[in-house]
Amino acid sequence: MTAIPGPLDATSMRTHLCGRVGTSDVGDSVRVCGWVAKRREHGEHLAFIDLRDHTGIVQCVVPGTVDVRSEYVIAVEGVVRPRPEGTANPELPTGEVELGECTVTVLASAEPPPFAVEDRVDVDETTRLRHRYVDLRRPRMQANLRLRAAVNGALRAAMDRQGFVEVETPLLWAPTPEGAREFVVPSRLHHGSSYVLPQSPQLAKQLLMVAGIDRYYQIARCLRDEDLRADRQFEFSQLDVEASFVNQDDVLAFVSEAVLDAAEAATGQRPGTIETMTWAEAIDRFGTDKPDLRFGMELVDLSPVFEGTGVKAFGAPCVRAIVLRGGATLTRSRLDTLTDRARTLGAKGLAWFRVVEGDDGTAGLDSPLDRFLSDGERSGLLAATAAGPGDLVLVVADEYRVACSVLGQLRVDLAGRPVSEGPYRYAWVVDFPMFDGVDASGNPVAAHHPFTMPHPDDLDRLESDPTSVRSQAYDLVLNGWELGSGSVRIHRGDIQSRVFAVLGITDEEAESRFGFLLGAFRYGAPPHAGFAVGIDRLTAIFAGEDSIREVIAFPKTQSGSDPMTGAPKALAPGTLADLGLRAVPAPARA
RNA sequence: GGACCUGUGGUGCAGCCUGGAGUGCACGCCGGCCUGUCAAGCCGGAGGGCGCGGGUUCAAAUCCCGUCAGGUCCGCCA
Repeated sequence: MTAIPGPLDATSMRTHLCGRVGTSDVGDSVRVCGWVAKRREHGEHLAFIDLRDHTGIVQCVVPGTVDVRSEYVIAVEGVVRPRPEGTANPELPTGEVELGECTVTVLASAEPPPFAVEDRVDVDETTRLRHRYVDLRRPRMQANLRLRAAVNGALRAAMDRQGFVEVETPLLWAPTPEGAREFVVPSRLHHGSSYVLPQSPQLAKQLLMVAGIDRYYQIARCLRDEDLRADRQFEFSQLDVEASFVNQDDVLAFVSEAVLDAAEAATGQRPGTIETMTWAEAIDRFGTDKPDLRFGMELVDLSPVFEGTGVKAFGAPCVRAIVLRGGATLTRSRLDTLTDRARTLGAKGLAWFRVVEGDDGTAGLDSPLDRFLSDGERSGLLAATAAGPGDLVLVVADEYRVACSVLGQLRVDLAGRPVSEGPYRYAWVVDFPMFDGVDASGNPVAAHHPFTMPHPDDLDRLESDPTSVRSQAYDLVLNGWELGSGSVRIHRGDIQSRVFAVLGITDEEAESRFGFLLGAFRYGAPPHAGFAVGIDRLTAIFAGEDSIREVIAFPKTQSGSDPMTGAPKALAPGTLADLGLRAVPAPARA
């Protein structure tokens, strides 16, 4: 982390920061301010106070008694001196010195905190959030917030250096139904009408391209009213990027530069390169579009082995497997749990084979399905998976996408490590499909968003075989987390019309939903492309955290509430009336 | 909408499976002692009725049902 230069440490109330008092200050009279981290009294002649600020802790020695308690805010004046022989504390960065002959001024008293302001106490998250201002005093949280600031700073510097212009876009936007559920802001001046908070500045930044900004970026708040997870909050921040007269490679280069800079700023080490793989390859090898490249255990295709098989369970278009080294020791109940998990994920079932050493020294299979296998299938399975005695082979037979995704998830369940654990393995995943399945009316669903440019090689199949069409959309992945996504946008009306037609969006619909964008495009739209990087996720990984809540100052709980403020809360009747709203009682629960 | 885990003094946990007086541990808190500690030490003390509501039972923190809150996940997140 970037240290604040020394002279800035001083204010009119202090000369030094606690964690920066060192041997070079010996002999100086100093004044420090902070919170009482610890008090150790040794009778009427000697007391120690550990004083804490955001830089660390310094020991203050008082020749007498002190009238302070934990978390009192105090100012201490004293003389920096080396600690007496044998009393240095190697655990503390300031442990070589102490402030001697201290006088203490209480700036604010404090009740005992609801929990200790130390990293090593593990406190219930509700309690932490209710008293977040205390939680944030802890060194780990201080470091996380400062790391986030450093990441933001590095991203901004990289974008500035590359000629990008920071432009702020509105938080009060127009509803454009599609995609994530939007937060609604009722209008006071137009009863019955509402703004929405943007799920991203997507359309605004495209308009900025039409406006000739050329290269735009913003550290943008995005808001989505969808269920929360460890890596998802209602509101989150993106490095939002858009550039004109560029292709996909240009965008990947811009964003790589920024992300690698941020990594260097956060970790002190600049990653080598970011590898690129196609979406099809990611699915095929790892069963997911956000592959965790820190470990192998890639998917194995057993379809050739079981082509025309008599094993009923394997009578599916695709038979795939993963191998868990040493997994033969998994108990039957553990395997049952895995089977349940596979079903939860959409598989019809899960077949397992323990690889055992037979009497004759050759590898055999231990499985309820083993007796249904032919000799050829048995040896084919072993050969294809390269599994040996002690290993466990898990097989899913289903449609291609289902088999891959289920095994891809099991792979992470079984062998995955916390996302924040090194090494950091970045990947660009490119050539996403243009469409992902079909909706209730049978129309293809846009995989990214409806302004994504189809892959030029596939454009002629847009109408005839839409599901085979690739798009110029791409994701950035780090250790199995999606860090962000982007695409080359459609800037030509004719192609946009064709895509809308395939999506089943009529001209009238398109006009009512995105009319302002399509209208803008009629006035001269440059070819443009962009990206957005999730800053919460990026920072969490650098911070060694597995939940983005740990790098957000005031996050919401999984049910979307804030234990500190009590949000969300009922509005006062007068507020509702101003907005032309009437609250409907919550439906009675059974 | 669904699955699973958790809920016991201020904090963290054990007790629950196999009901028998809230019983215990660590930290913190309050008071006293203590001139070199630093997760200070020693002595003493206060503080909870086991998330909430039902039920079973002679008896419930413990068993059953429901509910609320937190977490992880599925759905959802163009």
